[in-house]
Amino acid sequence: MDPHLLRTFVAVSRLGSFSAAARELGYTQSAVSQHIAALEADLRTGLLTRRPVGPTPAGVRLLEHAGPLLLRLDAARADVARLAAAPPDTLVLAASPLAVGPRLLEVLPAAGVTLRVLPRAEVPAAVATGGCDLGLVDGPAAPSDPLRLPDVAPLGVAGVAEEELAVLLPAGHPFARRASVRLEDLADARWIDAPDAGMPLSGVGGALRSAGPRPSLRYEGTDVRALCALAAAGHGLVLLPRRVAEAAGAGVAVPLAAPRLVHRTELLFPGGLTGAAAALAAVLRDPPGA
Amino acid sequence: MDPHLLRTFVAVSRLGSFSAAARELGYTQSAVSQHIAALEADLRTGLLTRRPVGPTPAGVRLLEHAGPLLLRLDAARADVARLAAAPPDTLVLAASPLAVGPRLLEVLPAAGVTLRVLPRAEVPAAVATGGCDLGLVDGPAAPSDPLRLPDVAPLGVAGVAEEELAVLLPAGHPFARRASVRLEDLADARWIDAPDAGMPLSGVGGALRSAGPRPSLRYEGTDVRALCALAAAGHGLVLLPRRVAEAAGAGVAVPLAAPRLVHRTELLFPGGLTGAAAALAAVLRDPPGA
DNA sequence: CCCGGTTACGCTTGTCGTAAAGATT
DNA sequence: AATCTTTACGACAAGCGTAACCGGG
Repeated sequence: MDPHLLRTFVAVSRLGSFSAAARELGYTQSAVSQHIAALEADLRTGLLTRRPVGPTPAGVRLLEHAGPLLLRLDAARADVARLAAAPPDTLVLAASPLAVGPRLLEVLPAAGVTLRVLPRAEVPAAVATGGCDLGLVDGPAAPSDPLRLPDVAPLGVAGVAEEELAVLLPAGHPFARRASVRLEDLADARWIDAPDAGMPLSGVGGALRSAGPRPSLRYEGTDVRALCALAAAGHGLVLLPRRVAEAAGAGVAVPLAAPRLVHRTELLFPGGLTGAAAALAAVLRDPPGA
Repeated sequence: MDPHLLRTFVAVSRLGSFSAAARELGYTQSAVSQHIAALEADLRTGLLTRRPVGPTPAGVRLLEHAGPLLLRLDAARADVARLAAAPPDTLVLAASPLAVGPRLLEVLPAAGVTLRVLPRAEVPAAVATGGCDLGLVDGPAAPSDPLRLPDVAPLGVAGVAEEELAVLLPAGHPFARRASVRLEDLADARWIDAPDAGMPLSGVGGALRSAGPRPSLRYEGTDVRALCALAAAGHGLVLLPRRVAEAAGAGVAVPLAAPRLVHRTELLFPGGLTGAAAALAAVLRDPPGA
């Protein structure tokens, strides 16, 4: 189970072709074939069907492990490298779309900062593997509870802000004139699932008895404005931080009364924080909003 | 960053000796020396001090990654192996001490079941790496919230039971006659930290504003009776499931009123569940206590 | 001087590329 | 017939063990 073999395996699985994987990895076709053969011999199981090329059940199972594994491996390498490396001169800050809030915009105007907006799930990985120096992630959580983040690496975590949640309804919606709504009252409604840009519905469901709101439309992308437009146009409901929902321009924002959830933003930072990164982190982290 | 090199590195770090690690791993001293040299060359950093042998700061950082990494690697191997292997004839069930509750004892009298009580943190690893077929873990959580478990591998999770919490006080304690207590009232008290046997205090602290109760005495071991005896003798307070605290025989159990936490038990099971394991899992998982 | 880690060297094994063969659409 | 994977084989590098070396208590 050499990491190289694993890397080849995921490349072949993703591309559906030995030769394409070989091109991508800078090997010959032959080497790729040998890698897969070695893996299959090691695990004593077929991992790929040939012609067409695709993972077998065992291969699917292995793929589920391979991703996190290779990620952690990169994270480990990046982490020790950071210890020796000089503090970066230009900071790269990774943030999920809704983590870009007023607090960040206030602090940002520092020289040499790059803001990189990523899908929520990729932010921890980006920080862990050294692609970014700091990360800001957001998500739903019980008040003053930490977010449930995938632990790709031992990262430092600090709460940055917590904000009320609201549902963005189209103007004519029966609940649009209410002062607040309960999620269970909207359980049968159509929701837009936007795990990258909006709040992940699956996380919200964990707090409810049921499996959470059922999505009707899925939006992949990181543009919050487009998401708001969809919701205002009546394609489905969206859960957003209250200020964002109210600033949407169209649609009606109704605060969420139950379950007791907040929109929480957290700062992620790698172990050995030095220089400008440490300074920015200190400014961001100190007052965790009530 | 070959896993073999990593394995050698953690062995050397743990044993504090190249030769001892060589004996343990079945290599020669020389090979171990070469392994470490290769790792240090690869990462371009010293990882170990020699004479005495111990990890450098970079080595410490790498060690934090190496453990989970090697664990995941074993988990991956075990997971695909389980797909091909025949369903086990004798089930091995891993459980943290407080996960052994009435529900389990009711169901257990099946033929060929081994119950293995492990420290809480080791249960997920035992299930993931195939040492055990099923796992039962417990911990504090907000009502109907899943536990925060380290994700060593993609394991199946199912809620099994939730129970009230209580503080076990010595007989003469000022709060001993109360009907219920709030944790913040006891914030200044002396607590026993028993992460293996009792409830992990750090997890409880996450729900509070402060860093959680400060431990005074630390108990390492998995014997709940001994822990209760310590608490009853006045060495510190202990947080326990209410039934356990009440059955302690000595001391006084006072239910916890705030924060709203419950003692939650969850079943862990690997992906391809077959045969007797699937049957037992089905019996255990179906009615998640309110 | 002894214990323990490092270095040198030879052998074995593994890994890659080239090229020919085999299989599938 | 064309495309893509597998197999054969030779060159090269990597990994391990034996043994000599070296540095600190």
